[in-house]
Amino acid sequence: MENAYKRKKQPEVIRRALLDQAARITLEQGLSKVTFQAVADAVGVTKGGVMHHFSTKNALVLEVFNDAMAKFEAEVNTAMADDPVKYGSFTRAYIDATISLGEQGQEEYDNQATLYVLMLGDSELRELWAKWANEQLKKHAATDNTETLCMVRLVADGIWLSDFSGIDIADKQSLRDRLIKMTQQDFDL
Amino acid sequence: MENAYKRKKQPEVIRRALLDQAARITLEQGLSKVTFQAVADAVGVTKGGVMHHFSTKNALVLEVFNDAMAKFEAEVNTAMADDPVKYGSFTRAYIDATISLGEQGQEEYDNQATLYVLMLGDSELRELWAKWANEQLKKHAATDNTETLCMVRLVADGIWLSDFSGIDIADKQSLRDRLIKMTQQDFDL
DNA sequence: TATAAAATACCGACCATGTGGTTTCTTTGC
DNA sequence: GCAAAGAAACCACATGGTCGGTATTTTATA
Repeated sequence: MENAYKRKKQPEVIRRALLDQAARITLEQGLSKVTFQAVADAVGVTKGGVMHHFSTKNALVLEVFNDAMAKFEAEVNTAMADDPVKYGSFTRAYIDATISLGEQGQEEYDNQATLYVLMLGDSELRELWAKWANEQLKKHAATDNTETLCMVRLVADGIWLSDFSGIDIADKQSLRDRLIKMTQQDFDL
Repeated sequence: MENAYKRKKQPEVIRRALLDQAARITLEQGLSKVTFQAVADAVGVTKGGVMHHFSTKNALVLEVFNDAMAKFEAEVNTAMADDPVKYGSFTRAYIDATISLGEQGQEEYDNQATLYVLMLGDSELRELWAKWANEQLKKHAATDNTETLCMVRLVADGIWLSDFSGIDIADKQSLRDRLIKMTQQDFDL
């Protein structure tokens, strides 16, 4: 970190790294540990450097949150695009974006977890989340508005909550398959 | 707050008030706003007074958490005692302890919410919670161990999450009734 | 195209404030 | 009298934020 001034400047790379590290710290240590200093150290930059990209802490956290929301939305959208069946496609995509079946440590940063941890810890973010989520629901009302589908998504949320807090779920794979079955059009008949 | 020294001493009352106010602040403003000063102000006592009861902040938060867990457990136990049917009784009690159907503002402080917000914001509490929850599951394994019952409880968690974050649920009452039906012994047949 | 100027990226020292925690003291209650 | 309840005045430190500086990149201009 010697000639830090002379280092090649790559603002986009730094900015991405700042967001990623802030998200990681949020997930691993909680929102209160996301300080300018901690994020700066994690990326290898000074506090001033962080503040150049995100002028205030709220701004930083907000960007992390928006970033995670965007990733989540993208994940859902691509999953929906790959689904040949319309009915319940949003709910199926939601299941796969929310439930992590990968057994090893962390297959990658968990967007959903970042989203939830941030939102549950900050009432402003919570409002943003509610607004966004309600819009999503309305957007997919045509294909995913039945009570059963709603319930399936709620189970997915519950599974995330259990997973994150370390509560055992007997057979997650079997449960997931059951949820998927419940998104079939003829399930309620 | 003038003659504070002369006020009648009632440590138990103060202690209760400290726990309640700390829980309220947690819920309304998040864990980071739970400071000695804030809790002291809310109760009408000085910081030193708070620290006499809870020597460290972790101790205070831990007590709030344990208090909320105890309340939750008590709520579940009394509900189970009132239930004439054994099968699924834990799950039914869990539903009622978790889902608030009361439409007006806050019928009282929401233990479940306090529990979840604390635990999601602190990894140590999360471990405590996981340990406790897994014990509960084992304790009621005889009557509430089927996949369907597990799923029902996960829906309840999901409903709490949606409620807390302000996401609309079409007909919560109907959904609750459906969940209760799913706890009947003949449901899976 | 060369170069001056403006804007950007980032550093590093600084400040004010709030926090958790310590200590000392006064009052109450047994 | 003595232990507990609580007040009140401290302290050290981390944090969010400001500011001025320096190097690099981009843009304007001749």
